[in-house]
Amino acid sequence: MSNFENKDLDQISQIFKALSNPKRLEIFVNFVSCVPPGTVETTTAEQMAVCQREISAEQDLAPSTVSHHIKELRIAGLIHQERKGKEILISVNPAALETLNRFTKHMGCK
Amino acid sequence: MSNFENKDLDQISQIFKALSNPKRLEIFVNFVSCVPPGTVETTTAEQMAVCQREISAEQDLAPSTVSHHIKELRIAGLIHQERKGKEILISVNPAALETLNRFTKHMGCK
DNA sequence: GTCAACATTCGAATAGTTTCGAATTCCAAA
DNA sequence: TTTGGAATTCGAAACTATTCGAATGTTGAC
Repeated sequence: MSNFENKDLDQISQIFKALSNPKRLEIFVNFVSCVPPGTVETTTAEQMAVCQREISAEQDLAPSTVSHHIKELRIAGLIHQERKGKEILISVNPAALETLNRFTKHMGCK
Repeated sequence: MSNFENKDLDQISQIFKALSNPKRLEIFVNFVSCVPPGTVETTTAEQMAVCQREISAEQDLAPSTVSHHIKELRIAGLIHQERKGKEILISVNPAALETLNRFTKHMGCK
């Protein structure tokens, strides 16, 4: 028997689903790597303004596809997205990372 | 830019895909929870003989579906499976857990 | 108010996943 | 060597994901 409730597993599997697509994973990793190490909790969206057209070019995907992937990350609770004028500001959700971390720890990793 | 190579991301996204289905995640978590904490590296398959019919009953899935899910976990490198006579012995692959752990750490979790 | 530049939604094509039951395979015990 | 209990493979149905281009929405600048 596990220490995890079914609802926990559902949430975790949603996070995994969001990161199970290589392109989407890369987009997410690039967001996270904008944040100075160890400062996810204190990093505001302003520090992660993002031009989706750049992602689109880097990843060789249509803009509409990038938009879709970013929406999936948002629905899974991994990022928060807000508009500030022309720019779209993205912040990584520390709670989701914490969930991921708890799971990994529970799997016996140190 | 990320510290991860594309091939790393591909492997990680494969692991995430394997764990992105709630039933499959639960099956995997139950395997892991058979292992005493902190002993994944030294736990042999013999300690995790598994009756797939039991999983089948617990999870309310057809035996063929359980078989399929276990195969997916194997293809993603999360478990190793070997036959010993009548029983199927399952061991969790510590390398895959380590990969997961490295990723989580890289995401800024402590 | 119109325009240009971007993001988003929509609809459709294609590909992949989940699940099942039936047929098959595998193993050990009779 | 046949039989029975177990896992696997196969084929099919229903569903979900990925991707695109076209249409639409949003914003600041002119």
